[in-house]
Amino acid sequence: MSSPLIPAEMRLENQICFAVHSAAHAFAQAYKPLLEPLGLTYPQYLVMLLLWEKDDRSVSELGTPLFLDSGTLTPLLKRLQTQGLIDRTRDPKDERVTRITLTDKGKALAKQGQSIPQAMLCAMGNMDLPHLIALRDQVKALGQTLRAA
Amino acid sequence: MSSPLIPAEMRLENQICFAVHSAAHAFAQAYKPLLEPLGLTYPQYLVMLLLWEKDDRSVSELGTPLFLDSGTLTPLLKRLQTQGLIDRTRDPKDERVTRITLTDKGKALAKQGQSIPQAMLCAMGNMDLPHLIALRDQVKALGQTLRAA
DNA sequence: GCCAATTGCATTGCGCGCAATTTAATTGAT
DNA sequence: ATCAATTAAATTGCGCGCAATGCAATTGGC
Repeated sequence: MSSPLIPAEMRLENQICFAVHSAAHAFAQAYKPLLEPLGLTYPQYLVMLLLWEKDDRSVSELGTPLFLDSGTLTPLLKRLQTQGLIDRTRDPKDERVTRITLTDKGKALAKQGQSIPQAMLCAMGNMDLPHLIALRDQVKALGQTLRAA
Repeated sequence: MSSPLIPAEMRLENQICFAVHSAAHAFAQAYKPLLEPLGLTYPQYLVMLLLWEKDDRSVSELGTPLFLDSGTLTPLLKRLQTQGLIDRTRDPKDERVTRITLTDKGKALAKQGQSIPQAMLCAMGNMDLPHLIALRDQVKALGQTLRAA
């Protein structure tokens, strides 16, 4: 008989962390073709979603909800600026703060992105909406539990 | 009244993709202090888990279950080799194949890692096991659905 | 046997992601 | 007012992650 090096809880397939990890990977792959016409990567899309919700934010006001710091955001935002989607200006009230605002082009991109949530729902077509919402809330709770620990 | 640029389905907080994305982030952060004594990053840990399950695999046999390609794995495996945890040797039967085998040190590390699954369960302490297993299977199904689309 | 197509891995280039450090602006205590 | 502590971003260095390319070994058709 086989003599496994590790117990069943250590098998990759049994671990909830890997289920979540690979589902996140699957989402990123699924978004790729949808975001390509917008010229956005998935992390850039998350930033744009925040800005479409509420314009004129500081770098840390973007980073906190996304769990990202300036080391990640600064170069990402510079690339969005290069694409003409945002402006980066120092806050005159506090010169330490960089304020991120949407350009007209950045605002216009929201319309192009409006079909994306529907397309993603379609990619999950065989799962009904109430079930997905319940799943989303359980996954959110799991994330919050982990961060609290 | 406010005139939002985007509908509710586009709000970050409402999206299941972001719930999964940030839960995966929370897992990676939670693993970090547990893996630090082993000298492993989280992606390196996933590779070691596979090798502890079954030794002597090709690069692609590691990449397929992890959804990673040689562009990611080759440098990661070289770092594991530098740490003395694995050997990388050409398969004499087919010189194109690089076979990955555990060193004694790599095998010994499995014992050190045995307490990690228990510690992660502890970090999710207020969620009972049957619920977590059900959640894991739903998240796995979601990932599979996305990849099939 | 010979050559084209395929396969498996390595390499390159670029974009995240994060810890650690640096720089500049602001605040607060004296 | 002055100066130490704090704060916000930017920078640096390193490790993923992936597309695209390169290259050597193998396979399959002839």
